[in-house]
Amino acid sequence: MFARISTSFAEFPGIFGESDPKGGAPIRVNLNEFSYKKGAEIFGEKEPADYVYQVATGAVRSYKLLSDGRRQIGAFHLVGDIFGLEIGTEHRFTAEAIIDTTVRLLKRRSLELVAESDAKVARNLLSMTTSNLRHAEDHMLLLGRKTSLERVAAFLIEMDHRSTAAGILALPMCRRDIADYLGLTLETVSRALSRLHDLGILNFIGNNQRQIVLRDRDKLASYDLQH
Amino acid sequence: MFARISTSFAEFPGIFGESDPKGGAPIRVNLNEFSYKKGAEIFGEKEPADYVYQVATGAVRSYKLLSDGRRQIGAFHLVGDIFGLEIGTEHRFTAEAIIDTTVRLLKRRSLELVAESDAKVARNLLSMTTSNLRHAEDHMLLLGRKTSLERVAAFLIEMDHRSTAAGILALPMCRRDIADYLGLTLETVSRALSRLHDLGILNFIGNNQRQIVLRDRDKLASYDLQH
DNA sequence: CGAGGGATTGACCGTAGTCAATGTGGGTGG
DNA sequence: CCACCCACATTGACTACGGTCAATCCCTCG
Repeated sequence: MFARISTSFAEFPGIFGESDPKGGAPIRVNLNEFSYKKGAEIFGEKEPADYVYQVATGAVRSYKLLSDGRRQIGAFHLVGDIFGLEIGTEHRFTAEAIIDTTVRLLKRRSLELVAESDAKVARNLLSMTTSNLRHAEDHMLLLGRKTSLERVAAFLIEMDHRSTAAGILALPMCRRDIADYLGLTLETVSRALSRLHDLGILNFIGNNQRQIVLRDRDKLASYDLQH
Repeated sequence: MFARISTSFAEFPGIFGESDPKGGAPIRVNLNEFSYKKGAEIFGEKEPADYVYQVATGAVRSYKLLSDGRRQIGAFHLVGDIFGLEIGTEHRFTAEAIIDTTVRLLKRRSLELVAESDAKVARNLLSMTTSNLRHAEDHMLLLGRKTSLERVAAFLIEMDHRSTAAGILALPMCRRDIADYLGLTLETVSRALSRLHDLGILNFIGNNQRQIVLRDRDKLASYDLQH
């Protein structure tokens, strides 16, 4: 299911912070890279959380399933994002590669060891957990109280903020993934996107339904009520 | 809006952990108690987060509002629960007393100071944030993918687990609060409770619709699909 | 005893879900 | 190289779950 790419000692940006400008040696730990084919599972819910992951290339979805197959995607992880960070012993989500993906991985144990002596690393762990919490809290509001159009608008705005090419979105995920992230069906997502297109708010690039140009962000934002 | 009750030096259980069995002096910090009348706001979203709170008596709801008044309650805080703990500088929820409530409060600044030198306190902060995150993640699944009956069943089970008197629930919150927690309307909550009553799963104690006896937890649990 | 908040229940409505048909592009194998 | 297949997306028709609106009941409190 995965291929081992390389083993190296390298930085794992985001946890250890920026390299020390005062000349201290940057922290280096044993880092592996692994590649996963589109659709491959990176780890499963309830599995022991021995590693922390960072997306090097590709994209990842984290989700929970109900016993009858209903799925809720809790987050998408794009290049640079760290995921699979658990404080308890087991993963609370299943993580899958949305497209062919390479991740860097780091033994949780070594991270904990560093955190014990380095208050800065410990604070970074807390701040990453907090930002996950903030995202989940905002997403509860979306899932509990927003209409389908508002959800899709909020999704596009979120993706726009996270994308490097401003105004142009190259979505790695299919409509079903978006739907399971927004608590909708894929048909409803499709209809909302068509509606936003008809309203002149977005265009599709060529015939690729996953490449989107945001033509009117202000109008788009007006469908994403802020709290 | 609130009345000052007392000022004292006392423990704030849950952050500093159990008192040290090895005879070390228990950590003591300046602690105030405040009381809030039913419905009173304890702090508002976007306000600076200068304090951390613990429910001494009563119950609290934390919520976000959309600009048109739609409300999503993110959590209920019962006796002993800590809330209002932010890592950033401002609150991400509004907190209100559901019934007459007394809270203990602690200056965030002093907590941070203790956390800097005491790794145990720092770890407790992380573990509390993590348990908030876990709750939010589970709630996303509920809000995104569960039916109204499943949501109400899950709510009752959650309250049952948190209540001391097993099998008997004395809910402090009204139907609207429950609805805004579950992403439903109060009518839908009421209908679901009536349905569960008709199914022989619960009874109301006397004429008080907020006191509930769980008669058949297994059947109740069967409506709350686990993931 | 009256007012008012909270809960239940019924009738109806509307948003999003379901089911199904059709379109389209990319990848594969003959 | 091209034909076929399959995954993905769109769109339409219909359904249904939960929302809306309204009437009624009941308890608490002043």
